[in-house]
This record gives sequence, C-alpha cells and structure tokens, in this order.
Amino acid sequence: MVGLLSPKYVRDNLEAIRGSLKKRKSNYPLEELLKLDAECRRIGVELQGLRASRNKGSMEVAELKKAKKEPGDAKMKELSGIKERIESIEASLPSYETRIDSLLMNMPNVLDDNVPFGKDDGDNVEIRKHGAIIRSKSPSHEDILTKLDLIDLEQAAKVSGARFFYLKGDLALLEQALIRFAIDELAAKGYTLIAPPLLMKKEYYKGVTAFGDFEDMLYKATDPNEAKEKKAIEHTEDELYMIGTSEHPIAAMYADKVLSGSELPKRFIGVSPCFRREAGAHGKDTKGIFRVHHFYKVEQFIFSRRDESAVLFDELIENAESLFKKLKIPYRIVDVCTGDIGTVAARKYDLEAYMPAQQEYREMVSCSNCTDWQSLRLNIKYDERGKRDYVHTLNSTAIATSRTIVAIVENYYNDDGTITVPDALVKYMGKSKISR
RNA sequence: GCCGGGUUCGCCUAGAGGUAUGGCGGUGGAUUGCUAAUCCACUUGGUCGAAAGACCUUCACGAGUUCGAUUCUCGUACCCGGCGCCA
Repeated sequence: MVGLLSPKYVRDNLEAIRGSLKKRKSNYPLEELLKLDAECRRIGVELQGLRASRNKGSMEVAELKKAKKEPGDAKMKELSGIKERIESIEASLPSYETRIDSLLMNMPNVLDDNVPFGKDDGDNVEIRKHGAIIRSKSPSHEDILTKLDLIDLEQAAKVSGARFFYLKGDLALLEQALIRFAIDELAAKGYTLIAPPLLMKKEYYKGVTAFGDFEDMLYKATDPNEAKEKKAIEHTEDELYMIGTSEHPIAAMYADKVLSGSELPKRFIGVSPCFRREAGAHGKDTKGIFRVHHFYKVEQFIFSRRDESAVLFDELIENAESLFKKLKIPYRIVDVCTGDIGTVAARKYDLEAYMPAQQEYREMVSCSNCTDWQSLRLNIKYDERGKRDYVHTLNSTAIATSRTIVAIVENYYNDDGTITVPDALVKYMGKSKISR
C-alpha cells in the first residue's frame, strides 16, 4: 500500500538529506519530522511492551483452559487493564502517524551531486547543442496552420474553452505519425509498449508526484457528492484523476511488487493523452497549441537497479535526442538547476528545440532520474541474492505531440505557404508536403 | 443493479476462537565425480540493542465482539460465476 515510506529511510540517509535540502534552499521541516519520529518510537516501545504482556497473558489463559482450569478473576482483571492501556495508547498514535506520513510523502528527493546550483530556469546550464538552424525566423505556427485550414482554435475555445484545439486533416494525421514514429523507434531498442489507464486514484498519485504541489495540474474526474447520494455507479468512493502523463500509471504499474533483480532494467514506452489544467500559467503561451490542456505523449520509462540508473538516465536523453535528430529539428540539452528541478527528480535534463517564430529554444522533452523517490512511496522493490532494495525509476518524454507539431510547422514552413514533412515521417504521412 | 463463491509469503495451499501448515521458486551454507541430486538455514515489515538476542507486526482493507480473531459480526474494495442492463 502507498504510504509505507518509513522514517527509517530518513534516519539512515540523514546527512545526504540535510545536505540536499540545504542545496535546494528548501524550507522543508526536517527537524519537526525527526522530533515526531523520535516521539512516536518512544510510544511504540511502550506499546510493544504492553502487547508482549498481553500476548503472554493470553497464552497463559489458553494453557489453563486447555488443562480444563479457570484463570481466575484477578488474572482476567489484569488482562482487561492491559487491554485498556493498549487501546488508549493506540488512540494517540494516528495524529503522529498522519503528520509523519504527510511530511515523508512530500520530502524532496536527494539531489544528485552534479545538479548545478541556480535560482530558476534562467540558471539551467546548456550542456550541448545539435543541428544547424533551418530557419532563423518564421510566422507563428498558429498563423501558418490557420491559413492552411488545418486548425480551429476559435471553435474549440467556444466548445471547450481556452487552450483547446481541433486539428484537421493532415495536421491530425501528423500527430498520429509522430506517435507511431516514436513508438517504432523505441520498440526497435527493446522498449515494451504500454497503453495505461487514463484515470488514476489519488492514493497512487501521491506516490508518484508531490501531490500537494501537483494537484492543481490535474483534472479530477469524480464528484465526491456522488458517494453521499449512493448512486449506482462504480468508483463513487474513489477520487480519480485524469493522468497528466503516462509516467504516472506506469510507475504505479508495479506498486507493492517485488521485482527480481535479473529482470531489471525494465524499459517501457507509454502512450497516452495527457491532461493538464495549466493552473498558474495564465497569459503564458496563450497563442496556438504550444501550451494546451491535453496532448498525446509517447513516454519512456525505466525501472532499474540502484547502481544502473545514472547510465540509463543518459540512455533516455540520448533516445530523445535521436528522435529529434531524425526529425532534423535543431535542439539543445540543458542541465536543470536546483531551483527548477522540482521535488521528485534527483537529476533532470531538458531538451529544448529551436522555435523560429519565438527565436528561442523551448522545452520539448524532460528527462528525469527519480532514483528511489517514487519506489519508496509506491513500495516497489527488487530482490537480488535474497537482499531487497527499492528500484530506481526514470522517465523521459520521447515525443509530446502538440509541442513537436509546433516545432515541425515552424521549422519546416516554406515561403510558398506549404509545410515539408520531415523525411522520417513521410512513410507515416504518405506524402512529403502538406499544402492547402 | 441483484444472487452466489472467493482474496493467507514471489507462486500454490492447510487451518472453522487459543496465536499461520505444507509445497514450489529464490538466497546462503554443507555434502557428493557428472548440465544435477540430497540435507540444513533464511525468505512481510518494524522497534529496542554495541552485539547476541528479545519483542512487536503480518491471513484483501476498515470497524466491532473477546483476555485472545485468519476463524464470529458489520462495512468497503477487488476477483470468479449466474441473472439483468448496455456500447
């Protein structure tokens, strides 16, 4: 079950956690957690002793009854007293446990030593750049696509609201082509395709993200009032959220499981729509389909041994790069700094593509090594030579459709108004040019 | 939605108020001239302890009855049948 993360982990890794929180300039209340944990263990020792005497007493009663003798009133009174003391101590525990649990669940991951220090995304460090600029500038994708009658944002805004869209004809096909392209490329590298559930329980979401921060990003799909009304519908009790990415249900695919060391690493391709509320993004990227409420994403996900995750992290970013190389879109890789990395990841690279209309590099791919943050919370272990350890989880975008579409449209726009189909996608499109 | 049957270690399984049985698999060890066999130990999580060890916890989940619950009662989830409804 989710929430089994133990304070023992914190005690065992105290120095690393302290150092990492400092590097993050985090205001996480570590001292409160340690104090509560110590207090809770002190109570636990007392409770354990009482339970031991209860069990011993009960055994004695059992022995006597077996010998057809009665235990006597004094004995039974003593046991009743123990029972009451146990019950009163047990009643005091939940308040500690709830607080400890919530502190543990939201504790930021221990950063990799190599994460650059910085305040925000402006301090991310460019580590490499690839591909010559195709067009130094272009009209916006919105203008290009509207003129070609391939997109309808106005009607989508009317029907669904801001940041929704209709893709039409070849553009809708381009989306499918991108999905299939990414799947085929990764499948050829031995990754297994997963189509995950698109709704997920809150309980598991808490194991996969820092839910307090992330909840605003998600659409909730159930109505808590239904449970009261006793409607004849499934899942009235569950709090279901529409997934923000297939990373989340794939991470939870092995919740409470013990994998065998020999089957690691397990490499997966997730494909799903991704739903995002984009709360707090008012006024940002409002034109076109760069930042929208849903898009398709082909995702890479790996469950690995502790000692392999650093190498596999490089594998994931290289896979993503190879897709953008084949699409011939110029990009750069940035090493995401302490101020921008977020709670879950220990290390993160972003791939940013050059966008000629904005004349800027913009995020296309985010690649994270989450080390044991998710597995501690989802209780995913592996067994090697009889020893158990928590797996490491890694994820990276392969292709996120809407943003990649923007990159293709703006980079492959021709001055005659047409769009060239990247060579790698021609076989999926059945044509090499999109025109009116 | 209704009526049955179920959920016990990674897997299979016994147990019907007295403290969880056996097997398979896995890990470690012992032994033996044969790609293997046999035997022993360990194989939920945790607390105290320098250690040896002791203790607690664990039979889907949650509540109740009890000195004591895998076992009895109530509720919930999920799985398998049957009926009904339905894309």
